[in-house]
Amino acid sequence: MRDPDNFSDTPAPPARKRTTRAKNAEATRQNILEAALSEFARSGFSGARVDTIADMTQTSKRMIYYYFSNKEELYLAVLEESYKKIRAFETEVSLDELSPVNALRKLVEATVDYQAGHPDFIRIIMNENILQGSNIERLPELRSVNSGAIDLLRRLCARGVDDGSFREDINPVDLHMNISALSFFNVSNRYTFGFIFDRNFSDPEVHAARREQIVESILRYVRAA
Amino acid sequence: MRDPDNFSDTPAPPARKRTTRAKNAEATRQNILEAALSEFARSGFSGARVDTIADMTQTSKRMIYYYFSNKEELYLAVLEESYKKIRAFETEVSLDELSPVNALRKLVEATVDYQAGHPDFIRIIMNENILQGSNIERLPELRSVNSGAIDLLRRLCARGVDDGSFREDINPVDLHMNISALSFFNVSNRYTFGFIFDRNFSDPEVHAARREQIVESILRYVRAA
Amino acid sequence: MRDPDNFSDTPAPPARKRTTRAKNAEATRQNILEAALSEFARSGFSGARVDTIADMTQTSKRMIYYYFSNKEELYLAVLEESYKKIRAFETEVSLDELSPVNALRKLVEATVDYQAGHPDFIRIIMNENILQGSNIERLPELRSVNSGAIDLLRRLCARGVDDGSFREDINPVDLHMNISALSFFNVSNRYTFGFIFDRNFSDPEVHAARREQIVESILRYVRAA
Amino acid sequence: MRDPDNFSDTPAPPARKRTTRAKNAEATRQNILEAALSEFARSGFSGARVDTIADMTQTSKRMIYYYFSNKEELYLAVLEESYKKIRAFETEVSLDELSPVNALRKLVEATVDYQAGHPDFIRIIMNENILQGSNIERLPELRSVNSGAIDLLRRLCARGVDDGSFREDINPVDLHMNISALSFFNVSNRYTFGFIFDRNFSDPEVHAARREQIVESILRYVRAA
DNA sequence: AATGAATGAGCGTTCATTCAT
DNA sequence: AATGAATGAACGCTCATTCAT
Repeated sequence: MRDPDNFSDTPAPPARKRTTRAKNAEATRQNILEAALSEFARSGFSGARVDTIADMTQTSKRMIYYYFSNKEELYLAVLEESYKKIRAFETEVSLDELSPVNALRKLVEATVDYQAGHPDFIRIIMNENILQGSNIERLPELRSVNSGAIDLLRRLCARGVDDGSFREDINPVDLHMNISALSFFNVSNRYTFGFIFDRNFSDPEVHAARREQIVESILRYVRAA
Repeated sequence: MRDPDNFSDTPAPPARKRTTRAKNAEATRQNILEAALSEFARSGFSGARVDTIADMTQTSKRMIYYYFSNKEELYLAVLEESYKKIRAFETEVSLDELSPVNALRKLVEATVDYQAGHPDFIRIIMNENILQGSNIERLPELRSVNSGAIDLLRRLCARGVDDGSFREDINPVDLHMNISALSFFNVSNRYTFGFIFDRNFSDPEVHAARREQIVESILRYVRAA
Repeated sequence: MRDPDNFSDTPAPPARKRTTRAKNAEATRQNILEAALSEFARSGFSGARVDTIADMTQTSKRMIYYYFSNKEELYLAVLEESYKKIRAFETEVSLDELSPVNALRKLVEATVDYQAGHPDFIRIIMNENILQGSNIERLPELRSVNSGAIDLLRRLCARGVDDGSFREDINPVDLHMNISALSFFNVSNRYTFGFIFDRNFSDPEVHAARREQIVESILRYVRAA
Repeated sequence: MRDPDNFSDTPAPPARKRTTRAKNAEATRQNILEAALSEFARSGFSGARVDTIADMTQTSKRMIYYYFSNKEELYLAVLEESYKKIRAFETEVSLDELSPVNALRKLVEATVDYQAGHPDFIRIIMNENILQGSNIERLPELRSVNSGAIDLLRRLCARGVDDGSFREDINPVDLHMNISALSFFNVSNRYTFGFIFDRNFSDPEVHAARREQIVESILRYVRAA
């Protein structure tokens, strides 16, 4: 997981083109993918410019077409990559040795931090929803990738019910949705919400306070009685 | 749930005699605005096509520029209009005669329903966040428009504290953010979340069940003890 | 004749629209004509904007079409007006009481000053030449208007030959052309020539020195022996 | 007189083997540049149509933007090219073996002929002056390019003073300006002046007679005593 | 005499993409 | 594996002009 306090958005594309060539095909592919994530996140699918992506890489525009065929395939690759990265994060969080309440607290905190630290990822998902999920449908493997998150919550709920700390009638998908919604909104709507209610979510203290409210909300949601 | 895309409440034009040009001007403007809302919501700012908007109106592309100067100003007008529409909704909900708990329940239900019924509005806000709030900053009056929502919650919390049903330490902005996040996510992420976890939020039963979970979550968040 | 030291070009169109209406048709016509001269002079025929002209007047764009039918006719009216104004200038200069040499000196000086003082007029003529004289051909009366200038020079040359100060074989059209060319170029090419050779023709001293060189050139051109 | 519009001196392309793309790039650029000169000269900057320029080339409109970014940059390139072409002409005229008077005569005749033979070049300069020199300012190197003309005249004047044929107090910039004004006006104002005074400057005899008057004017301007 | 609303044609420009090597 | 040159389609926008009153 990256530094949870790094909330900075991607700045204007740096002209960091170096003269050295990417050493091999895979490196070039990755190089393009990173640039594309940044550009798609900043400008959405339609607003993103293939030229801009090319300028951010160490290679040329022609290579983008060489590796990804067209803009849509590139976007798809970025989308897939983004979802896979979050899975890696979830399996990293070790919860087994903690009490259900503490485990859930840790999971929520980690999720809030992870999302805040990856605004590009959030923006890619936002954009995919603006596109009405037309691309994600072409990535069926994401279903299994993400069902892991549900399994994890299901086990956690079971443990919580067992020790009496959680109520019995919790649907893990709803719980996941609550966690996601609260941590996602923080990032997705930071500009409009932040502007209207004068909250700067880039401020670490504001972030920490909000995170605590989210934890509070989730714990109260699951708590027995 | 209301008709998702029906924003217009223009009554049938009175067939009185001097329904002159000046009258048509406003009608033309509104006509364009509605088409623009729909197109910007569908495709985002960059993806939206002025030609497409024009084709959706009873007038020509030229008129879009006549009334709104350029695409950006048109988008801005749509954004402003959208935020103002939600204010109208909030003042419509009458809560005063209900107990604090019931009032909050009603407010949350109404908010969830309103947002689900206005996906275009949600998409416009999503898009504005992708644009990093660059346009909303030019609409400072939105601050006062939306602060009404906070006042309403503040009064509600006070009543809840008074009668012992709410805990004392609730920040109304956090409460508002929780309500917004949970009801917004429902719509904003319906495609990706719905695909991955196989939930169809267009199904009224699914919607109602989810709404109940959101109400539950909010009530548990404010409840005393 | 206007202040010969006023070499200032027309600045950006001042938003001097007043609420008072033009008192009558002729005033409105003149008002439009002046605005049009300024705009055509600044931007050429194609570059001139009917909207810009309208903004410079006390009336509306629609009136331009009311009085002048279309852009081309308006341009034509401006062209005609400009040529007629120069005729008025020439008949104003009284030369009869001066010796031929002094009379010619005075005429040249007056011409140089007049042209320097009326850059808009020069620019209109430049533009008409860029348009390959396609409009002036529709104004045959300009021929007689301008032939007055030749008559004046012819009489002056005759007097000069008579008193022995001018050589005999001077063609008054060539003489007129020399005077015109030297005084016209001063204004017409002031930007390119001034930039390349670092001469600021707006400086009164620079103007006076250049005027003297033009006088010198003309007098030497006609002088006997 | 040379062929009026033949600016190109590109030799026949060598039919060597690797006349690759890179070679075509320059040819394409030149092709566009020539078409643009012609169109800008005919219609001015605003009146010129990018489509028209494209139609005159062997390539497409898209290539204009590929090589010149936009209309203004293209115009700038044309302006620069035009000024550079005239320099080449001046260094070609060999004056050293002639007497100062004959050298000046030859220079003036050559200048008159050159300008008469390149009306497009004159029109470009006229247009730049209508644009108030806003583009030429971005081409500072033109200053040094054109200062060569002054040096040439300065040396010529010195020789003339030495052998007693020229007067001492001649400013070479004024002399250059006189030559330029007289030969420029011939072309720049040919339509309006020609129409009003019924002179057809396209007629070789009319041209030759006028050229002689210009020579006469210049020689009298510099002559000693 | 005067005007605000409306318009079709076309303009400069940009875009993702492909060609030829 | 890599690239500079080339491109058609379409995009946002502007223009002079006319309509209806």
